Amino acid sequence: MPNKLDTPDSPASANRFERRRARTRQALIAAARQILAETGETSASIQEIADRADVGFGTFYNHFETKNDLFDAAVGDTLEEYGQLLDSVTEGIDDPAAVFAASVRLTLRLAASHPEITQILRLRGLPHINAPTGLGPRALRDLEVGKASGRFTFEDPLVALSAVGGALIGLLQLNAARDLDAAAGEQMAEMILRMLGLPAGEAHEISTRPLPELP
Amino acid sequence: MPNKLDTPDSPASANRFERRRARTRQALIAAARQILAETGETSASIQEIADRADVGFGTFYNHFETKNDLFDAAVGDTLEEYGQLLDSVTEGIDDPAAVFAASVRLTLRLAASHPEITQILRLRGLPHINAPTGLGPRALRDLEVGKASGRFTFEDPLVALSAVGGALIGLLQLNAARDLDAAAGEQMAEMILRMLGLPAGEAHEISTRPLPELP
DNA sequence: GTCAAGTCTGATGCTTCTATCAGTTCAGAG
DNA sequence: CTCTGAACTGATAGAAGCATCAGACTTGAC
Repeated sequence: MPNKLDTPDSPASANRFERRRARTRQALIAAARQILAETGETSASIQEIADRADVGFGTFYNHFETKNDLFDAAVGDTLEEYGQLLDSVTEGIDDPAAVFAASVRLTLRLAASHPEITQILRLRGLPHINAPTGLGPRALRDLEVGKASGRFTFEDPLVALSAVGGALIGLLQLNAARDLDAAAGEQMAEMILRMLGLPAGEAHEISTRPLPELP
Repeated sequence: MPNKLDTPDSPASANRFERRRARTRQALIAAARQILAETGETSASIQEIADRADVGFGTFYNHFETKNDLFDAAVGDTLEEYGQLLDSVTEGIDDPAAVFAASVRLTLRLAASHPEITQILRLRGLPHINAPTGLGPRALRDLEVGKASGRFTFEDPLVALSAVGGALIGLLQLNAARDLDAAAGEQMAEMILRMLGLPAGEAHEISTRPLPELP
């Protein structure tokens, strides 16, 4: 067991060894993200992945045991970045309804500014909504807060989460087929708020508020 | 060009040659459907596909040029069957809102009775919603009818279609993680009707009506 | 400067998949 | 019955990908 396959990134590693290792790992993940966003496939050869990462073939095995491990890491990395982008913009918003509306509209914007993220979100995002880590739990909490305060109306929060997440990914799917404008994001936000139980007028107002810029 | 790779199935072929050919083709498609539903992957070897179809290895190439062609045909075949199942139950319903509610609830039922169909719908269905053939256009027409009659409220029917389709697939996704009961189907139907602009009370009533049996 | 530990590298043997093709079987026509 | 064309079959050669490993390189400690 000559290497440390299982060690996660140490963010600010003290020594240069670990930093080099982390850089190499990130190069591999970045290559996998590219391939995933461009082709939607995970069947690229390890040789091609290594080439894209500008790394020797054998190096792959210093970091991942199988190609699936790498692609899993790439998806996780992407969704983590997506979550942090949303968080950075919505953290100041108290009303859960406004958070959902802003998140939906921002995601559509992201499709233009960060196509790689939204491609991967569209292609691989759904299965992660119900995962115990990632964005799902955060959205679930917002749904429960909104339900407790009487703002949202539904029985099972998990079903509501699936509906919201599925609709969002449906929007990205449509956007991939025909480029959508901001109005489509507003419409989707409004529909989602109505779905969660808000009155139509309120749903419309919240969905057309000025939207903060992404960082 | 010794064979007729491009010939679609002739439903009631006059001669036995064509019937045999159609049977073999269906056996290959059925094998691909199995594999797709079981593993979600399209990476099975042609040898394994041929084995499952109980057909010689070389026979594969009499019917498809590439493995992708076969899996495309398998997905198309599955979604066609799904559409016909829904049609057979909802064709007597006039109100588009009731059609959507019934379709959603029936789809969740299908997950128990026809797991293969719903697995493939969950894994590969989304990209087909916006396709020019298949279920999408039918649902789109219902949305436009409902909008014209003032029953539904939204701007762009395509965005509405993406929202409905995405939410439905989100429901299947959740169902794959934890088995859902019929109440979840009712909740999702109700949320979708609210999303389309129906008043909450009406959405609830329509979503809890008795549901016809599947054939 | 030298040494030890860890990382990077690509050539190599091995396995697996693919696509082809010549021969066999099957169905209908004469 | 025989003949013709089409579909079926599986052995085979060629291509491609995978996992390994021994050597080279990098870093930090002494």
